[in-house]
Amino acid sequence: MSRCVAHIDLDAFYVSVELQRRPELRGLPVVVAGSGPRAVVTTASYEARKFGVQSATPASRARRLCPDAVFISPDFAAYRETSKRVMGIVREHVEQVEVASLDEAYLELTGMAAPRAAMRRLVAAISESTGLSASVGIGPNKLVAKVASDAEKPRGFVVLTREEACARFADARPGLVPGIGPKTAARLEAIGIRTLRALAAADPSVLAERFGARLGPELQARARFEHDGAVTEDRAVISESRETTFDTDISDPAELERILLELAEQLCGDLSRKGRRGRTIGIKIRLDDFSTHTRSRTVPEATGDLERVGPIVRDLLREFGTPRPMRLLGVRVAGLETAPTDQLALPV
DNA sequence: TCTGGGGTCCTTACGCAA
DNA sequence: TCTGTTGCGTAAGGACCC
Repeated sequence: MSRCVAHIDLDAFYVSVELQRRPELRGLPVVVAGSGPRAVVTTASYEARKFGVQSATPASRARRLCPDAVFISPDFAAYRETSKRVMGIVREHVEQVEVASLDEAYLELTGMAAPRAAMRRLVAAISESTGLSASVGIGPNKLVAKVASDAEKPRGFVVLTREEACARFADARPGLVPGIGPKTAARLEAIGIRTLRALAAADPSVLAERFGARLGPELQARARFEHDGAVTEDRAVISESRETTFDTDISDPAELERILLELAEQLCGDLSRKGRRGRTIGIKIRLDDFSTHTRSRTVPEATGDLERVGPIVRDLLREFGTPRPMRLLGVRVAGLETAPTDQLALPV
């Protein structure tokens, strides 16, 4: 049986949640961004996007591009709450759902009698119950569905076969498809590949030589909209981290250590509340030249305790030293397992 | 005019054991 | 026993996504 997959994506999600609370802002340029000097834009309303403000634009630049925009600090608790409601509605309509982020999900529709009508009903149900609009893409795999949902935002509804997707996006830049970011796009351009058509038709041996035996074929498959990834129910979280970018760079080792331990305290607090522990403890450092460095240590016994994590991250930071002023520090616990509730139950 | 926070996955290198 | 191969765990960096 041929596959049918949908991708549903809530339009300008964070901004839309804010507009529910402040409907008087509808129609105005609205930007959700942090407040510090180094904050970036999380989401911009479509009115603000007309001024060139997009996700990841530095907030300072956004203010210059669009001085009249209303700036709102992100409220992730509210976004998580609304997301839960929406995904609940999605699950009422479809059995097999992969929640990809707060605002998007893949839906396995294979075997369904009238998938388009079902998706129309789903969008209407979300709108009626939450007031939020969504865009939908439907195709023979997750890749086509994802690109289709993006093609006519907001309130898009695009259904494509694989061949139609290839034809429609043949002239688009390779970066249109997920998995090809700025770095890969630049490397493709360096060998004269500027469109999906060119990538789809490129010599496989050249791609394999440039990008490796795995990535080369993978890039070409994506350009042809070939993809066999399954719609998988939610996977377990395997790492958690806390990090912070300073308003101004910090060189004082004592100050850095204090901040690091604060981050460790936050992280360990959250981990223990969730009953989670991990074996790999790490730190992340971003220097003033924007170079990023990580250091980690794997311990025999999974832990989420500050008494164990604190000294390890402190030692990792001391070993790294302070070769230059730092702009960011982070703490991470990876290799997470679910902590046994009963220590005595451990096998001998 | 500089570049957030929280994640996942991949690649490469290296030491060690079978 | 020596050597080479393979596989695994670990570490570090990097690309990418929302």
